[in-house]
Amino acid sequence: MTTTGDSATSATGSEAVARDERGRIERYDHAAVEPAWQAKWADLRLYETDLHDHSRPRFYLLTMYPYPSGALHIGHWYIVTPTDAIARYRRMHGDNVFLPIGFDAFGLPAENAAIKGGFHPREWTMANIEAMRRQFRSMGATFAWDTEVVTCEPSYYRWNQWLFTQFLERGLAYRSVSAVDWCPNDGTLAREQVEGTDRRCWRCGAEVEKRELPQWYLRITNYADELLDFAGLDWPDPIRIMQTNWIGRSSGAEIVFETAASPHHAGGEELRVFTTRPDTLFGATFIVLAPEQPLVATLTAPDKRAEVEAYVAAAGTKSEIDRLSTEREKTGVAIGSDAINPVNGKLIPIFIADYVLATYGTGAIMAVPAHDERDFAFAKKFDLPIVKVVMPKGADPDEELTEAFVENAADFAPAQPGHRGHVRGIVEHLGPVGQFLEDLETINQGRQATGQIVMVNSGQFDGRPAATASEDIVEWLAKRGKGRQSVTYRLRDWLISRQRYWGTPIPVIHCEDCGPVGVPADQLPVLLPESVDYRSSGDNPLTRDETFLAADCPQCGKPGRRETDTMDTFMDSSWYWFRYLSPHNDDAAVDADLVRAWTPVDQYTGGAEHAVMHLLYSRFFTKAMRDLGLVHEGEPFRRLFNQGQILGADGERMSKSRGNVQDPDELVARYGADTVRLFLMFMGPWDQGGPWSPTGIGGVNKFLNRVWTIALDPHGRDAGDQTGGALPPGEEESDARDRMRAAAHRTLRDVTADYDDFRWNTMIAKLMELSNLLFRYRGTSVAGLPEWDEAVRLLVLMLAPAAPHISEEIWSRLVAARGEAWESIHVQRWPEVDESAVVEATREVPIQVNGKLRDKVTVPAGITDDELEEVILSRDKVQAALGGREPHRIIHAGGGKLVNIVVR
RNA sequence: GGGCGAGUGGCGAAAUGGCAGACGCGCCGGCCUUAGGAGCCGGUGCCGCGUGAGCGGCGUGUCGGUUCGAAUCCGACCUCGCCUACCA
Repeated sequence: MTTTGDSATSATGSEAVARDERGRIERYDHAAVEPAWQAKWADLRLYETDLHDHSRPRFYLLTMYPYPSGALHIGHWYIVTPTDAIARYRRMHGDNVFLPIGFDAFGLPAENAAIKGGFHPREWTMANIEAMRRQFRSMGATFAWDTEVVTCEPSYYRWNQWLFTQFLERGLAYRSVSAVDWCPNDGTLAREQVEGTDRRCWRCGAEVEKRELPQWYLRITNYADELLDFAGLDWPDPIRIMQTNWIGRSSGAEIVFETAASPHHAGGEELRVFTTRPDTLFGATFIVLAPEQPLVATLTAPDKRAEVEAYVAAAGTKSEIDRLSTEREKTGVAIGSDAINPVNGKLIPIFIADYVLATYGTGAIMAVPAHDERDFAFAKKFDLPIVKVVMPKGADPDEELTEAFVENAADFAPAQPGHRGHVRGIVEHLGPVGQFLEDLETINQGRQATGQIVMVNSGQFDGRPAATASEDIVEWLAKRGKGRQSVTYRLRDWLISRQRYWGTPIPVIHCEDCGPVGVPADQLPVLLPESVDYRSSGDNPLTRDETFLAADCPQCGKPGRRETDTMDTFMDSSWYWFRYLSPHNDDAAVDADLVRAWTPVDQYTGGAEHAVMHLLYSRFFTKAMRDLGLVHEGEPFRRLFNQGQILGADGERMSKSRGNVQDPDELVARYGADTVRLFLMFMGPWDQGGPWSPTGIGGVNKFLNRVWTIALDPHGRDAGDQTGGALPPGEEESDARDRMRAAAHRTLRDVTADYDDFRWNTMIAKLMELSNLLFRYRGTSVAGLPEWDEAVRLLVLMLAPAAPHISEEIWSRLVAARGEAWESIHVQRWPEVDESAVVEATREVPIQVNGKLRDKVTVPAGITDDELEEVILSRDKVQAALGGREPHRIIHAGGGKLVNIVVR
């Protein structure tokens, strides 16, 4: 940048600041300065990134792109402002920073607004985007606007469609029939549109039912194991734990029961169950099938049919959440058939019950009431036998249980390779020693448990330690073809079908002969028709659009019918950071070279509410795209930070209906963007969030004005200043100069560390401290000396990433006053700490007696421990505290930070 | 029911094994002003003692433990928040 610039408000001459007739300096005028610099930065194209410049280290900084709801609220600022500070800070370190932005522009709110307001969702969305762009600019955020992505544009969703067809070809996308929520008036509903425990439609209040509909899925479960591996990722533990729990890997066994012959049924059919407790197989006293299990129809006895069908129908109207509610009493129906326990040949009755889910495992369980709480409750209710099969050594095998004995010896067994036994949470952070101790404890517990819990009532296995029983039984079953080790996941395939208009059309044509066929790449995009007929109802207008529906089969050419489902908008957000690198590329979804050069993303910032949705889908997509050869690595985001959430003043989530939304424009108009930015960073730790309160915003505003005054009017004095322009009592000029320099460099050292760790609140506190010190020296003989100028320079540079406008304005005025050529503060190098400046000649040592603070003493920095003890013991207060007792020990703690005298 | 996180002045917070309350708000006093919802200077955890400089005690949700020393580490409990919810 060689532009000879001057300040945005054009100061003249060598004076850095204008004065009024009373000699008071002009105040910082944010309303004029901020927009002027924003315009200048844009003119200079300061924040467009040359993605092909590999001469500097790259820094891909990504923040979750917003949904264009209409206006930024303070929560958007809370995430974007510090993210922008990171970008500016990294640039000052010489990194080639890429900070793109875009809009997550498809989705239901636009459609609802359109139905209500009678306009097109595109109109609403684009108007909102325009408003939000303006707001983003008002905060001075350094987004690379030239790579903006808007997901409702065909240039973007075309590649959603292309990726879908690639997945389809490789079997990663498939169509299957499943139950969805259905309103008789409004059609398909999203899960969140079903309200209350009585399950009513949010719009018309009708009772919602379940409908079986063909839906499109992505096989995220193919990647379940890989998604459990977080190696190399610097992500917050809670997110990793949530994803791990969501995936829910359970290892156990699949066991094959056989159905028994009965008057209505020949028997001999396989009935597979999944269990994590094969060791309790002898205790299985009944079988429970999910109501939807396919075998139910064939196994039900004629005299049970009516009852069973009624139960199945009732289960269908309940949501999964209702069904799984632990509060509910167990219900179920015996279907009039038996199964044969493979291990002992015993006949056990088969039930259906809604506490068994069709979608997990095999949709069937062997019920072991003695060792499972749910089965126990069911057995009690239906008066079924309860047989104890594992128990502590020496207990009575026939004693009646009052509750299920669920202690599992295997849980305490030594950790197997790849399996972590009974270890809570994540223990890596304990380090090698902590890990070792933890393991040791696990092993000891395991040894104890191994000998103490044994099998009973289990035929040939009686007396064996329960810890190894599972393995023994599975081996026994496997030899007879009656079972095998098996792993099951809680994670299910990702249902991406939405029966909605405002989304990416799923690029498929249904052909009578060929079935569903993906639309070939050269026929993409499948455009959303622009004019649609809502007929004032909420269902999908695509189903009534004959021009859209008519399409020939790409394989055989016969007339077919276009798929009308659109994609879940989480598809859009599952790869958008790749598209930022080449948003205008019409030939490919991603640019392989740029992807290789710029991904994985170095730092991602955004809310934790996406833990098991967006953040998991994105990891899946990246792996799937890797396997398609589109990208080179399987993880999207190397480092993740979750900021906290800003709530309304009432402590509730901000929403228009609650009327607790804070509009940032108002604050910006009053205080300026820098004050708002700084205030949001100063409120508290970034990952904490909290209820919104503007109390205290005046404090950071005052701070900025004081920095302005220090920098531009060092010799001025305020009316009311009672120090008379003199140095603090007892302080020489040379002391003051050393003190300023030490403070500036100590602040630089600490502030740099705070920036690196995103500790904005303490970072700003330290800048305030430095400015308070300088303000004290303002108008004294040391103001304007080289140490002063250096301290001011460091202060403004340190402030620049957080408060970019005022820093730039001060910087430009200082440069102009010195008659130097202007270059933006935001392209300056981050200053280096001079450690020698930080070293002080004396230090203050707190003195404790038995841990209680009794005195403090100032000593030369180089004093030895022995000399220090002599000084300390000669102090009156110390002697008084000792009360004649002899010191037992003297501890010099924390590298001389503190001394503790121990007496008895 | 389970998982995760958090409890510190009137308030937002700092300190993550070593001086509790940095920094800011608010409040109190003073200065400057025609004026002040501006600006500047000083004070401000609680209780007690002292005219005073000051002195003493108490204090980080509760109870216990480890340690020379604990807001910080460990155990139990209480409260709040978020996530999850019969996953066999």
